[in-house]
Amino acid sequence: MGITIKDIARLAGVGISTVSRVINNSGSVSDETRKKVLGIVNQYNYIPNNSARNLKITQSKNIALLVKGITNPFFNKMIRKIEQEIALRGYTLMISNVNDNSHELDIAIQETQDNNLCGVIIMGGSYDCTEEKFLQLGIPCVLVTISANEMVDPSIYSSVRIDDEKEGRRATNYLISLGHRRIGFIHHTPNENSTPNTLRYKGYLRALKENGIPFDPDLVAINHTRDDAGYKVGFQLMKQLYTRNRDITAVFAFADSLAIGAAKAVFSMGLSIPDDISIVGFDGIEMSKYYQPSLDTIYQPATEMALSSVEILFDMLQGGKSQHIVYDSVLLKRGSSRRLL
Amino acid sequence: MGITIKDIARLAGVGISTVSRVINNSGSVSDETRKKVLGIVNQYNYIPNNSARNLKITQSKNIALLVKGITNPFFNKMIRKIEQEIALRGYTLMISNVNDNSHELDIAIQETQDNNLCGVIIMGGSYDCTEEKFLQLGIPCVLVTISANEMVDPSIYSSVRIDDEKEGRRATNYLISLGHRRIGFIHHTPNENSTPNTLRYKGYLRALKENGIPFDPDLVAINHTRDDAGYKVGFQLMKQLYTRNRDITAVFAFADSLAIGAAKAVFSMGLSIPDDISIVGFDGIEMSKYYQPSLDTIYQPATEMALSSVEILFDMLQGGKSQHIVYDSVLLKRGSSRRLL
DNA sequence: TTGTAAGCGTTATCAT
DNA sequence: ATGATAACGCTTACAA
Repeated sequence: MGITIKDIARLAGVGISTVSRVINNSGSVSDETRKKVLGIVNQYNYIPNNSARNLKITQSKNIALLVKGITNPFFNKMIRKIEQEIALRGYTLMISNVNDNSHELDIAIQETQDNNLCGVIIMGGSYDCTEEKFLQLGIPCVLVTISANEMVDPSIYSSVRIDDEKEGRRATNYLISLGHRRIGFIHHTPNENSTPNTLRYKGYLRALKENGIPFDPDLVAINHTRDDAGYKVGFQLMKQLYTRNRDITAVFAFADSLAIGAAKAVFSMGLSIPDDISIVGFDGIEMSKYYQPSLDTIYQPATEMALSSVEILFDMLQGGKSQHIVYDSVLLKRGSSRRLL
Repeated sequence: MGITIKDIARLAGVGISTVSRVINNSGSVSDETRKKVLGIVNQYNYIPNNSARNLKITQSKNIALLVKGITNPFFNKMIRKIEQEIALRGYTLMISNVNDNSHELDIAIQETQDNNLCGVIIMGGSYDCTEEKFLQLGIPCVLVTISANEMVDPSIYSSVRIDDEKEGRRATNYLISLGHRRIGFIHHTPNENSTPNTLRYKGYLRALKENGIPFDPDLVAINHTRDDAGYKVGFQLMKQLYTRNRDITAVFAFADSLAIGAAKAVFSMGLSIPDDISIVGFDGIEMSKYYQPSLDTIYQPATEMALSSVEILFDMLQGGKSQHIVYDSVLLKRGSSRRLL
């Protein structure tokens, strides 16, 4: 361990609590002693120990952002926005990744204790949040992108998301309206109880049904690897899909990253987009715009969602009730789908 | 605060230290009491407070990975690899983002104290690491992707990187060898003293010189915004470049993300790649492969670099000397450049 | 095998 | 305005 508050007090010839007052700008301390203490602090590069501080402090201004899969490009913009907004309000944000083996609420509970958090934002993750865990967490919590299942009392947490089923239906309907009937669906991990995944698939099925298009399981490509929803998975699934269905004319992908992988697969088979295969993605990540061709996609208002989540959190921090906001998405038509003649 | 070790001890009818022994698997404790304690622990969902633990503990197994710009896609693979390797060795990894306003070494020093770290890996960042800071840090530190400047005694830190100047030269030479003479360079932030940026540019200049191609400042596009090296910046810079130089036939971009943005700009102007403009990127991010056309790029052996950094860190942890490894990159020719007739 | 007690570096409550 | 001193929740001798 380095230099402590005790050392500073000794070196400055003052009491420990005076040093504490100086570095926290609390209580009153004469200009003279303040200057003296600050001098020693700088000279010795003293840095207060947050572990010790967290142990004592009652009300902190620490907020955690837990991201399930921090490398997911869709989260990028949101993370940056949340970072800004939290800083703006004078709070400290601690961003952590939640890996595949951990449950986001467990991490939240742990970090709350460790870092004396006053609030948590959870981005991504799974459906299986229990009421018990929320209660154990004990601090305001906002879920972004997902919501807990119906068993959980909605008043003990907040959420900001889109209507995944509706948007999945919208994407599929778009392709149907263009005349497509053989429409593939590229799935991420169907067996997991992840809200967005199941719901978008449901939307796909519903659109087919409503339009009297028979469901064909061969048109659904499922990722059985442990890889996350990346380009590679999209690539492989599209190859499978095309091999199984030579008559396929369109694909709706669960996420833009899968859509991009799928698009590359189409090119690699010597076909073109949208002439041979139409593709619609989901999320509206930056890359979907810069890809060639730019991808049609269901755009999630990421910046607004991020802002909302922060606003709701601060509202709860001030004693406000929990809120559940469902945003509308926008179908961006940018040229990766074509009308079937 | 929730339930503490004291509560558990009381509820289990044992001493505090016994509980501590049980949850840490240290010392000896009878099977009977262990079972009893564990029962209470589970029943009450007791979670030890790491702040308190860190305050006491002398030797921890905590390692921090500080990433300068965690949303940089080039870091993705490395982060995942480091995560795996650290877990494999039974240590705890804490990943943190270092934002633009903070210096990575300051964060490292702070976190070392707060979380009782035993080692740090720093990914990305700037050139201006002072010897003083390294000394203050006081624990083994590996820089990945960059190295400190020459003023710093190389024995007080380790580094894993590539030879950015050499590779910048290689990329440029490749384009020259294909017959290009009007070669643009898309820069990130030239004024900052970031090792890779300056060095790749140096390599570009050197290649031109060695081949007797006059340097034309109009062919260098510089990002003056505060945005990071993303698609958008690449897009804008390419537009500028082409507007200023109608005779440009090739572009070397500082990073793949810039290259992709540049590629999209080329398409948006109704031109094609590589027929009208050849493009070479840098890094070898996953997307460079899935883009259409796949991008020629200088591929950095990310996985190997990540592995090396962990190995070096653990070697230092066991008292080994510091090491500085410079990896070779590979020029991937995938079709985004063509021979000029 | 188990419990007691002394810290770890802070902040907060008191006196002074 | 300032300085002792008691926590905060834990680990770790040391005693029993």
